[in-house]
Amino acid sequence: MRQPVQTTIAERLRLKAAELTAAERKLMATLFANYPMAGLASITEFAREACVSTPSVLRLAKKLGFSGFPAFQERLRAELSAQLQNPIAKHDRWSADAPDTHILNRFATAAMENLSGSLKLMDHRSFDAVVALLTDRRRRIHIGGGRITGALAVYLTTHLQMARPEVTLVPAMPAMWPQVLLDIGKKDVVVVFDIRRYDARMLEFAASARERGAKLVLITDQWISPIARLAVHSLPLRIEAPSSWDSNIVLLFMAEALVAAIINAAWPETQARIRELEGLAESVRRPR
Amino acid sequence: MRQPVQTTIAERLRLKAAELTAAERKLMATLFANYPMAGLASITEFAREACVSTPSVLRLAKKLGFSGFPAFQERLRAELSAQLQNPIAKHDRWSADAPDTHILNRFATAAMENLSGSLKLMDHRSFDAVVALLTDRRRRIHIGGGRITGALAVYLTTHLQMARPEVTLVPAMPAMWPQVLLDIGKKDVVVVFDIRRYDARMLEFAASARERGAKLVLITDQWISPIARLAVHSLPLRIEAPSSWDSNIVLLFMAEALVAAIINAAWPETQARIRELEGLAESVRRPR
DNA sequence: GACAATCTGAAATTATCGCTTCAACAGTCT
DNA sequence: AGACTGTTGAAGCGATAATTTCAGATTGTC
Repeated sequence: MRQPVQTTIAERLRLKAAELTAAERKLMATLFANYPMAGLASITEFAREACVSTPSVLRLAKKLGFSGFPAFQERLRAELSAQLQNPIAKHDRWSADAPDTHILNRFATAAMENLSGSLKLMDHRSFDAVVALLTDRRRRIHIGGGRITGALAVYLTTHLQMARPEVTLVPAMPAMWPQVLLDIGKKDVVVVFDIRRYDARMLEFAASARERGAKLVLITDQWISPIARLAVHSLPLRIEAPSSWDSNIVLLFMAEALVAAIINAAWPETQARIRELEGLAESVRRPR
Repeated sequence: MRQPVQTTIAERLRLKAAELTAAERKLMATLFANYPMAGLASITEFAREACVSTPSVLRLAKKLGFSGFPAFQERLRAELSAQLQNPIAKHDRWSADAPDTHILNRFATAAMENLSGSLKLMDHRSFDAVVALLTDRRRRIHIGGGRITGALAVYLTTHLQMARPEVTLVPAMPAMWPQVLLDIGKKDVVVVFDIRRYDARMLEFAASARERGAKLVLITDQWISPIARLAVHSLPLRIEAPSSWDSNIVLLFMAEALVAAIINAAWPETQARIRELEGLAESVRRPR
């Protein structure tokens, strides 16, 4: 591991301020006026900005202990990067006393990284647009997934059915798709899960649905399924895991976040529906 | 002063995301992973970081409307500069520019807390014991879940079936349980998902399985299902969410971690099995 | 005012970057 | 099968950036 404490360029400059020449102080002032951006342009621009020559910049960099201007600049970038990088969950010891190499901890780290990476990758307006689409009660919704993602499709369907009517699961068997497609039209929204290795048959299904006028929403991985070309909205997520398979945790996260947002978006109706559902559950259970 | 409203590079990228090529998407992901610092190095470094060639970087820059890489980079610097000058440093933790109150960010925070809370709560030796139990090939495994957790049971079953033989899903319908119980004996392990509100019928099923000599493994929430009294191992997890329902993300995490650990524990056999599976998948797919 | 010490930038040199070309490749459509 | 369209990176060629050199400018000292 690298030395944890390393002085920033700003600190070093202030420390050496006394022994700087006139041209170097000009550079310092310019840099501080717009720290550290001023130093991230080319050496030529930085020199011109401070009204000095390029060799003066170079001498300053060397005075600060760098091998050359690129080294100086790289340090500036590293500083800024560290500053911008959110100290996301400084994984303060996951599992109580298991070693860091325990699979639980390795998986937890991967899950965290996938989650934060996905959120950076994603456009929250796409998310909002998808929520609006799925909240619209004039639309019917069909949800489908592949071999692995099928369980997620089931999960999303189950939850969405609690929130609103007209939600159906696209059966896992391609043999049944023609009948499903028969009832898909302009008013329908088809939500598809597709992660690598992308399912060729799912692509065909998506194309057919699209042809019949349905709107496609795609939930996929960071490498993006080819279905994206047909979809009105794509939500790419990171799914890397320290195992032979990818991790679908973030897909589930997305499913749950969608459901929560949809429920929020139409609370009064949803609340009424949930009440009714509870009542029905009771009356089914009671008489056994 | 320049036009105040100008699309950022991040926005432009998201807008064009659908029409990007694979190499370009790699670049996009790399840039977003460390935005915008990743793009401020030289074109060569940026390309290497994303594992693509320099011409691909150039093509992306041109696709976004820039005359070349330096122009692209200058815009990045300008954006960053503007952002840094802004006193309200937008260090938005999660989604690039969504507010903290956006459901995505609230959900992400909850998921992170659930995950780290679960790991602190859990005894990793229980986890290891469960892994050992499920790795033992002399045992048959049955996996069951309730109305909500059923999808997770399906997921775990699907994955575990790839790792080892003799894994079956307990059907969701209680009517079918007698037949399932008939074949459960001392050699069997029954894995049950049960979160609040705990399923009374699932408890009965678990009790019957226990009576017949099966070992019970319970995956439950922090308030712990009554089935825990019957189980040899219980894995309690945190499932709170900022919504009307609980979040099952951590349950999925546990399922994936279990599968990964089981695969690790018996790698040679598992590898052979996976190879065989791949072969079969091929031969089923080919003749369509 | 001469001298030494230091500083500075123009110009030359070198290294690296950014860009173009082109052949290989993959996927698609006849 | 084979032509076609679109994507990709290796190779090479300017262009620009980074560095070095050195002569002139500046400053301080005697």
